[in-house]
Amino acid sequence: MATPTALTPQDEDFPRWYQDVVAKAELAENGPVRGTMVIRPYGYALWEHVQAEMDRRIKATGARNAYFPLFIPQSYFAREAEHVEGFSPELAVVTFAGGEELAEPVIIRPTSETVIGEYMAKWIQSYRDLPLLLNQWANVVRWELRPRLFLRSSEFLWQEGHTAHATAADASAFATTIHRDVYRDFLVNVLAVPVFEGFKSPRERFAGAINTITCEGMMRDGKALQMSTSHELGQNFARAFGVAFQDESGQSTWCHTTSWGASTRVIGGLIMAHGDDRGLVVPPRLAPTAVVVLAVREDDALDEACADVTEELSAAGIAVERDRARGSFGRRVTDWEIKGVPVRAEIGPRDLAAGTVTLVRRDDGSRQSVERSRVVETVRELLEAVQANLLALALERRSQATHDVGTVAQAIEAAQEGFARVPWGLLGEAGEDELNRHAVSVRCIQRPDGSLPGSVDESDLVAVVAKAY
RNA sequence: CGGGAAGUAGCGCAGCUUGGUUAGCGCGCCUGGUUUGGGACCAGGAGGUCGCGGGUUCAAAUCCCGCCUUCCCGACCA
Repeated sequence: MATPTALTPQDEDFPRWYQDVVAKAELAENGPVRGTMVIRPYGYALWEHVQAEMDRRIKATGARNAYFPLFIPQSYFAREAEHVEGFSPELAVVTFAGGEELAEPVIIRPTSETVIGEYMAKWIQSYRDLPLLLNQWANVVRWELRPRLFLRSSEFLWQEGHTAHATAADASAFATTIHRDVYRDFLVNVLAVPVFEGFKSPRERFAGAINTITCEGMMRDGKALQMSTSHELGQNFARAFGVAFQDESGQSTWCHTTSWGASTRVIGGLIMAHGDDRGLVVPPRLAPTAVVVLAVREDDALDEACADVTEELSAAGIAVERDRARGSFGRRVTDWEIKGVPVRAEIGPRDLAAGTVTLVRRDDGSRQSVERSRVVETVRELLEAVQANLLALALERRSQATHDVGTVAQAIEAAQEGFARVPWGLLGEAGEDELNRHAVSVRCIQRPDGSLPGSVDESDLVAVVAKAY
């Protein structure tokens, strides 16, 4: 195999490797305004698959999609103290529109708790209106000082869910359901990224929440990426926006609300969790193109065979694309590798003579020759195998780079190369300060066995700490 | 927002120190031909407000000032 030269090797310079992949795989590039992102068709196709998988799971929980405005009155933000404090440094504010200074500045949404709270208050009268389960797919703006494509941009795409419930227990249970059945399930079973799950520490929590549940993935450089958050908002926003209901006895009570989101950042996670020195590696269940069929050289008979195989795979419901590019075989192969297509089906003169197709896996580079009649069946098996292998490899890397430690100093040491798990009781405010001074943070707090705590006050909880994106 | 580096063709760079022919090179792109089982070769060709604005000068890619953008390192975040 030839040595790949298209990309900066990961070991040499991981951030540069990341930029190279984003550029060479034609995922995205910078927009004209600092921090903005142009998502190219292949990058957007990945996002559309993320959306489809998550949307299906969100709807299965009973939530329905709606749309709320991009512009939010500034006064709404002022109503929840912590919320306004947390977000004010990142807000973009419109003060001038329609040719004149606005009487009240308008905020471009960084998140929609406030507007949605206002409308929930209108729509909810009685316990019969609960739970109210909403979701929206939208863009949001959080002005970023240090942007990076997909990971941190001043405008990004996401899904934000907002729900209202009669009791704290209902709200908590729903937030947990979203975390488990939407985010964790999607990340592990579709994106093939194992996640550490747990609660955010008070200082890492969403501004205005009483609890935040997170999924933290480990990237190939050992750093953590927060890939989803699910917040229990208690009655904070309900009080601020008047979201109340009458119970069966006629008593008026504040609702308990939740909010939860996952963004285009998961594309960044996909790149950094699976990518290698040859480029992106896309898990089959997410791949816009799961199989690419290519002829080894320009030749009518080969083209015809490729067309047949493509048709057969397509008829079997497999996301297949036929390579129509001209140029050398090696070049075309490399281009598809950079894009991370899980399986390549190659047909050359020898295959044609033997009635076979050469199938090559993107994850381990292994190749096999199969009879034409068994192509569909074998491709199916390979896609399953690649999907499983990506998760297994990611799990393996993660367990290699995760260490249980007993002191803050050891935690900082371990976090230079990966994750550390340290008793939460041992850290305290001072320990968390010490970590932060070394650019290490508490990613989540979980039970010793890795499961979600019932509450933050449980004894023996463990903090997962790491450097983070 | 602080500290560092850098903006010259789509991408990567040279030229700048010491101002002075028509601003170069590699890759990519276009045309034609030969090729094609892991980033092909030959020939011809297109493509530039030298990031933007101002200043110095007979003359600025080159010197000076301001701004914008990008990358790396720190504080905030999905």
